[in-house]
Amino acid sequence: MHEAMGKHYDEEYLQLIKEHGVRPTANRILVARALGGAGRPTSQKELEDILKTLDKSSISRCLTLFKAHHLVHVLEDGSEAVRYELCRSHSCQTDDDLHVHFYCEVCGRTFCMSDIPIPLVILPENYILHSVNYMAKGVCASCRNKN
Amino acid sequence: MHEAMGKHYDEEYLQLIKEHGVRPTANRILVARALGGAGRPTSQKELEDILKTLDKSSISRCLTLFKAHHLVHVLEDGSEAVRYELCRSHSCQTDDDLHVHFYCEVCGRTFCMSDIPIPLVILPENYILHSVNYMAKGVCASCRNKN
DNA sequence: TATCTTTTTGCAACCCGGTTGCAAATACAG
DNA sequence: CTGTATTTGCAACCGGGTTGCAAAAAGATA
Repeated sequence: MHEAMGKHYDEEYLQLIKEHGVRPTANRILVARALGGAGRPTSQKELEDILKTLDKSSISRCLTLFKAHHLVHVLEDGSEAVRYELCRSHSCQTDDDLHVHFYCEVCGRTFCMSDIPIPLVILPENYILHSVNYMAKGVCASCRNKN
Repeated sequence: MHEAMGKHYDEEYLQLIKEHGVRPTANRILVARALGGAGRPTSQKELEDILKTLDKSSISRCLTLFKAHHLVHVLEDGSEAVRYELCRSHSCQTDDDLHVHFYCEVCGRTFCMSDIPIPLVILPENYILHSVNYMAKGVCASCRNKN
């Protein structure tokens, strides 16, 4: 599967974009596709490297818009820049993601542990919880096996 | 209590610094004291504002050194810069902190929930876990009560 | 204490990721 | 097809942070 097949899948992203109330311009579809195709949370810098034809300001504005419309999740893995992850759910209310992420200190990649939900904690009285960023760090399986 | 009392407490920080194998210069004591006195995780920018007499490069080098010697915990609350938290334990091995943090989206402050440990998850086979950053976001008690 | 060596510091210049002002290009509405 | 609104690329800028370098301070040796 996946996005290398082009046109056919653009339809999917076009749909996703529209459903979040964003006007689907060519650039926005490209950014959404890059995010979706990356398979893991992606920084703006990485997007710039993938989408060489787009100006970084266009990508920046795209991401800002996507954020505002809850089309991407935002997460920080430390070490470097903020990362974005395409939100596949069509009615997502929060900016953060709901599952655990893993940052590999060796290869610098961030992985979605899509099937590991974030364990919640009880906050003190009167604190209102909106979202949680759970970032585990260590060495990923593939880096581990290389040594 | 607290650091406003000066000299007396410098001794404490001097001790802490030495125990981590760092040479205790005047600047380093100042930075440690600022971190300890802040009461919550502090960004480099905030330290610059507190320690107006120190150059930002000195603070930067101080923090880098502290990091390398596990004298501070490093954490990201999103929205803005990395934050540092003085590690009171004298034999701390990890760079990250062990308890939950809470970022208030209203006042922008980050709180240590020192008594809420981070709930751990089971990672897939072959992943090595070093540390976890657990950042809850929402509205803190004092901001909540203001409205 | 005097002198030599090493470490630390402040300054200024730089770096990097990201954002913004603006004018040209494109899309949309009538 | 023409006029209005939106989007885009470029270049300039911004903010947080780091680095090169020479001066200052601290340690070591005698």
